[in-house]
Amino acid sequence: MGRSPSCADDANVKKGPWTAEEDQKLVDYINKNGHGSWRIVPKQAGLNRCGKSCRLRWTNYLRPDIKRGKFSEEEERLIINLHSVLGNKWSKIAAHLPGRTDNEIKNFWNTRIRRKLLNLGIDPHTHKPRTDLDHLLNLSQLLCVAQLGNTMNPLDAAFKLQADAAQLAQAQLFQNLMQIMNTNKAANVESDGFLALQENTNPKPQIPLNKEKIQYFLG
DNA sequence: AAGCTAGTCAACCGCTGTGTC
DNA sequence: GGACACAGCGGTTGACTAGCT
Repeated sequence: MGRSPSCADDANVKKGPWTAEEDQKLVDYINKNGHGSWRIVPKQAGLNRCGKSCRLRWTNYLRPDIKRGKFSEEEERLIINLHSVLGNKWSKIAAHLPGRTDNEIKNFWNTRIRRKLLNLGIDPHTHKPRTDLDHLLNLSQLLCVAQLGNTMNPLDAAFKLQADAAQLAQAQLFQNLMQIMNTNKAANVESDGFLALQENTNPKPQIPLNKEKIQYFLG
């Protein structure tokens, strides 16, 4: 499996944004001949681009079946569900969203959904409530900043921060447990769609949680 | 009005998978 | 089985823009 010769090897090949004229040439050529081998497309179409660049331009922008514009809430939900099952397999996710490209979905995920999930305290990789130290630290730092008005000596401040972090960790853990309980409930109610698919393809042992167990976790 | 910052998205880069010899 | 060529994929970059100070 050797590496493909990079387009960068050819210094004469044009890079950067496509012009309307280049687009037209590519569209005309593909409409007439189909793309066949992408390597020969630029030569045949009279473009000073590499085949890779032509393929990308066609699949992400020029293809006639591309749906442009904002993602609907339905599409957003679908992307989140598919991502929870497939992970960063953008092309696989795109296959379930007619008219959307993998690049578009990837951008949408990285710029909108990812941040949205983080703000909700959900890890965008695992789709589970965040428990990472950074997240808890951020929360405790926020709290610290909010209380900065009350000046105290550094040692007291350190103890206070530690106590705040512990308190926040407890609160976060409690919140996480509640979310898990709600998720379990929701999964039982949800009988169709990809959430159900995820449950079916990757069944997890359900841990019954009750007040006593939560109390135990929280100490 | 000018400068700065954050968000968006098109395009590139480098790697992997697959088919062929 | 190994080398090669190519297509496709996912991560990253950088140009552009909108909103804010």
